[in-house]
Amino acid sequence: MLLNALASPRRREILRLIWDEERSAGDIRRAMPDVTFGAVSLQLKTLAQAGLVETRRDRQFRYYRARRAALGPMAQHLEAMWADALWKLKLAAELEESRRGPRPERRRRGKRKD
Amino acid sequence: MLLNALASPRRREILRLIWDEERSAGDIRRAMPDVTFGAVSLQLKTLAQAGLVETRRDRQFRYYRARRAALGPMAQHLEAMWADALWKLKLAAELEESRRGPRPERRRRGKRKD
DNA sequence: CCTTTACTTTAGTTGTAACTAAATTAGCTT
DNA sequence: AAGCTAATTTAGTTACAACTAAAGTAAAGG
Repeated sequence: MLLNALASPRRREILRLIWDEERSAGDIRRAMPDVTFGAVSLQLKTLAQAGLVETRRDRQFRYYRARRAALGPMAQHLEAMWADALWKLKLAAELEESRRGPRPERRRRGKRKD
Repeated sequence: MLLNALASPRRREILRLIWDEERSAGDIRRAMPDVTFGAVSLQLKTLAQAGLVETRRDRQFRYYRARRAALGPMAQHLEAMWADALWKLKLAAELEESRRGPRPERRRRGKRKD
C-alpha cells in the first residue's frame, strides 16, 4: 500500500537514491552502510510490491528505479521534503532513532553446510 | 509525522468519520465498536500530535474534526480512495486483518485499589 | 568443476505500535 | 458529598515491521 510503503524513513531514503537514476541493489546498499544487504533487499521488495519501483536485470546486477508516476501527488510532497534543509535533519534524526544495532556484516567465506 | 499518521488504516477510518463534520470522541468510538474507548482516544492523540485534527471542548465532551488543510495534497488522495468502491473493500480487509481480539470492554463497577 | 560476486530468501531476534483493562480526571446531577 | 457519564492516561500484553546472520540462488571467471 502506498501510504504504508512511504511511512518508513528507510524506504524513503532508498526511494530518494533511485529518484533520478537507476541504481543496483549493491549500489544502494553501499549508500547505507548501517544496514546489511539483506535488509536493503527486503525493503526493495516491499517497495516493489507497492509498485513504487521498477526493476531491471542485467547480468549479475539488479537495477532499481523509482516509479514516480505511481506516487501521484506524493511525488511533489517528497521532493519538497528533500529540498527542505530542515527535513534533512529530521530524516537523520528518524534514522538515528530507528538504528538499534549497526554492527557490520561479516564476510562470507565459502559454504558451511555442517 | 504526516505520512506516518496516515499509514494506519484505523487512523484513516477515524479521519474519514470527522472529515465533513466534527464528532465527539464517544461518537467516534460508537462508530468503531471493535475497539475500546481507550484505543480510540490514543489514536486521536496521535492524529492531534501530527496536527491532522482540531479539538474543541464543550462541557464534558471533546469534539474532533479533520484539519484538511494540514493534509495538503493527501486530502485529495484520501477522498479519491474513499470514493472508490474497490477501496472500501480493501479497507474492510485491512481492518479485518488487524482485528485480533475484538472482545467487548468490561463494565467498571467501583474502584478496587486493594 | 570450484570460487567469487551479486543479490534474495529464510529463520530467528528485537523494538515498537496498537491494543486492553484499569485507574484517573473532569463535568454534570442529585 | 456521592454517583453518574465522558474522556484521557497508565501499565501491561501482543502482533508485527525492521532488522541480522546464515543459507540459497544465479551468473561470471578461473
